[in-house]
Amino acid sequence: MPRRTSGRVTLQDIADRVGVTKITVSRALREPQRVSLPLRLRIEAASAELGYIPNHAAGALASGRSHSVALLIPSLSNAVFSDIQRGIEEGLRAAGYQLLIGHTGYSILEEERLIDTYLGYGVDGLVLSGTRHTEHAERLLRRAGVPVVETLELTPAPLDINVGLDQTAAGRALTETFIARGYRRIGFLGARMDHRAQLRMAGWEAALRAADLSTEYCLTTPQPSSYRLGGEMLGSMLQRWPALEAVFCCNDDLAAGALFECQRRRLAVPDALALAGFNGLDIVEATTPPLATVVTPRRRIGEVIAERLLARLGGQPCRPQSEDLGFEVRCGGSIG
Amino acid sequence: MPRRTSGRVTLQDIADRVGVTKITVSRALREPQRVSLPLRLRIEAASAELGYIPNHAAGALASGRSHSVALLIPSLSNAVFSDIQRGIEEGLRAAGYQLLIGHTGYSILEEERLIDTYLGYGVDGLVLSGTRHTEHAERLLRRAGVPVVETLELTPAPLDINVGLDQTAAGRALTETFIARGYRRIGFLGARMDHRAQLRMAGWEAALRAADLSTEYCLTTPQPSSYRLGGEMLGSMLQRWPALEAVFCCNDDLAAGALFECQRRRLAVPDALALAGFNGLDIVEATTPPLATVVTPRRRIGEVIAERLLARLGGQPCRPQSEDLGFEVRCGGSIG
DNA sequence: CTCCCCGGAGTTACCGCTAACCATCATCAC
DNA sequence: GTGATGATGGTTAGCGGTAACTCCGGGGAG
Repeated sequence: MPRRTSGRVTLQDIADRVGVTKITVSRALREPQRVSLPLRLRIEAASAELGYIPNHAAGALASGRSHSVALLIPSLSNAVFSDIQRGIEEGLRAAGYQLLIGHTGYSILEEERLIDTYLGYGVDGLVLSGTRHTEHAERLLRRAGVPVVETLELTPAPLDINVGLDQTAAGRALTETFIARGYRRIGFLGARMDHRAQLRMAGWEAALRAADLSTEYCLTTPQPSSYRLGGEMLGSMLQRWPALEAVFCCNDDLAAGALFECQRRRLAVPDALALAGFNGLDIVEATTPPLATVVTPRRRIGEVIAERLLARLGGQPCRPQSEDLGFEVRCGGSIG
Repeated sequence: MPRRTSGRVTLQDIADRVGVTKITVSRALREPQRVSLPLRLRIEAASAELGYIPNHAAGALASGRSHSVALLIPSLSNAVFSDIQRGIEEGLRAAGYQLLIGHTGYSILEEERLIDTYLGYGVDGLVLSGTRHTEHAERLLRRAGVPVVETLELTPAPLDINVGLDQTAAGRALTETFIARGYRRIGFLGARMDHRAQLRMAGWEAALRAADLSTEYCLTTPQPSSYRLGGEMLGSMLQRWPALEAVFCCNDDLAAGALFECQRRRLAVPDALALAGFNGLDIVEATTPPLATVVTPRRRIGEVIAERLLARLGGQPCRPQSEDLGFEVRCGGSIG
């Protein structure tokens, strides 16, 4: 049965070369101290010489462990996820785990497919963005018997480990800042409108209701957010509600786009219109004026995820639990 | 030997349930038309009921094919790679392949580690960013016997398939545009300075030399680029060379940061200073004035990669080859 | 001098799945 | 009726590793 290009070097090839059995080679490569030094050196030499590539599929199959963890993210271009990824990766690498990434494009169906694929490869853990999944995906995850992390937003009923922040509270806190500064006609501008954006919007709404203010100044779209879209949507809002005083944009990109549009229109920010974004990306400090935003502890979220994951992988059992890492409202110049 | 949580459902479990052998179940799931309809329906029902998760590690081991391809990218937050990723993913998904992603953080050592991991999982193909790899990685790739794509920049000696554009020519073309418009003191501002940035800089230098202009106005740093860094570095350049007329920034982020800095200093762009970036990201059209840039065909690069990869996976052999997809110099208002 | 322990290497069995080949049976042309 | 044919499902033998146990020889304790 001719399998792939037969040139692939196996443990057996090394064993034959050195004159031992393959289990000895396996040990020499994985637990060097279990093999006598001279033998180990000969094995390492032979392995290098032959160009051995360990077959992790076989290893994972035999041992049930793969020393890798998968992270599924909705978007590759969103800096939110890259910060989280860095936090996770740093923590895991120190413990000898490799982080594999999957791109869901904000689709829980695609997420399901990737969960299936990575679980099928035998990853030792899984990190998901968000708390919404397909029914089938949840079933897979429950049966998989590996630690699962849901991140970014919080849920009262986590599948397993949940690390994030209260998006609604954050949206509410930012809106309350607007209110405290005397703004009354406060709009919401949202794109993509994934679950987190919806939660932020709910926070905006709650704050306005609590202060007895109108919630009518709201414009959202399912389109992916971009600078251009932020500018265009702001234009629509101003046309529709010329008396608008402030706009809470559901992320920093939209806010920056809206700010650029104001600059084109020579509309003074914050005097004629106040703006705020969400996340605390690099761009909020770069613009003039700097944008108000909610800074989310993304790096820390990643680090905590790695900690929890490693604890669980190390055998510490624990109940499903949520961990709230908070947020910080930052008042850039864009709200005065 | 108690392996992972024993609850994991296997083909055998389904087979027992239905009263057939596991190979029949395997066939029913992979090649439905090879099994009689009633039996197939019973198998599918049992599979769903038991919550079967196929073990791809075992499948890949037995068949030598995994129906997945790995893409290794240096940065998750750089939109350049997300466009390429989307192009690849779209093409591959139609053919039933899954795209897996690895993050190298611009380190060829980390790249090597990921190549090892993914090859070890038996991916059917590999896409790498750039043409620089460790010696060991190149050896692994040659032995692996799977198609390998190197992308973004071009190389005269590709490992296998090479799809990208001539970064040096692009840097040169942009610089020549500056020259044609009458600028003489043209600087280069670079961060991260990976291989592609170096090639662009070489293009800048070549254009200046050809026009007999000075190449002294050059400031680079190994730090990762960001808006803030673009602003800071522009500040340093202006302090050092107050007579600077134009600056070619090695990517759009830096250019935008530089533009923001000009706005803060009330330095008119392009009248007092011309600016240009590289890549053609969303932000170049959002700023006032829009930024000049080199638009790279990233989406198209991804699509071509998928085509070439699928052709090779379909059995079409071919020699190592480079494919140049070109670029387009776009004159935003930032160079007048 | 035994006995026991321990480091170092080998044996056996199996992880979950699939390729290749084989067995069976109904159908059909001649 | 007979063999060829095709559709369907089973048998066998691994893929490349690793866990758990076994075996062997040497050294220290009693």
